[in-house]
Amino acid sequence: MTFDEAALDRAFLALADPVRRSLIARLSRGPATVNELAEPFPITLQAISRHISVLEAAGLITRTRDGQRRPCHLAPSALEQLTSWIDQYRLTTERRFRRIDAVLETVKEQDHE
Amino acid sequence: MTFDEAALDRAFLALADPVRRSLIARLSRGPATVNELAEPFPITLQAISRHISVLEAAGLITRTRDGQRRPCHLAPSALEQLTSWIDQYRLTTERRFRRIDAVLETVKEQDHE
DNA sequence: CCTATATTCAACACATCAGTTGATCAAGGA
DNA sequence: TCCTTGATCAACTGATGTGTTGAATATAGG
Repeated sequence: MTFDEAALDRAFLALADPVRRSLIARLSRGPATVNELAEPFPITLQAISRHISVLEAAGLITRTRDGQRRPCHLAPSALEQLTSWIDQYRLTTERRFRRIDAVLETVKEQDHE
Repeated sequence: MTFDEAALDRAFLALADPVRRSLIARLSRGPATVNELAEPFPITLQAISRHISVLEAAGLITRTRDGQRRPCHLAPSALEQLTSWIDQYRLTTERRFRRIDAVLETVKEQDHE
């Protein structure tokens, strides 16, 4: 999946919730079913089920079928696209900062002459 | 700023809006005032002002003072912390995938014997 | 001083989100 | 077939987000 603007909306919104981030942390250690994912949380299974739907709609997880279970798997390529989006602006800014630092350094050297 | 759970909420929520992501893209090329940032958008200056507040509260930008203007500056260190958060889980998952691939490879070799 | 400019605050409407409860569906096992 | 288990759907509530308009604040400049 390549992220258009709406997909970026869904992906970042999906990460903007502590329960969903915690689900991602759990899934990074391996696949898990809805029941397994819900177990540590004090909220209803239905609420977790909806959180999982949000993560899936955002492309951050995929789901398979195992009988009546629907195991969830983290999708690292989606996470990679998010870091790429962020890094493109972070790196641009950092390069600009370094250029400014270089200019300031040059000015300082000229003052010393 | 180090990101606790609430700060991650604010930061990812701040990124979950196309207007705010566009503001970040603009600010990656250099600082800008509220009026300058608002100019390309078809919404009111007040709406942009609030978007900027959201970005600032999320720690993604900082603001200085220049007379009556309040220039905004992108904060690359905050962006870096977000990519770090994402990468910790992406890398864990990718390592796990590689281990599984290695096991499958071993099994295939044994089949060939 | 007085006015224009840059920005923010306040109050409101509307949409979306996160949680609940209760019902429903689908697959497995006795 | 009947019952249990895993998961989802539907409807509702309260909280939060995003936009608007109108008023207010603060600094610059004649």
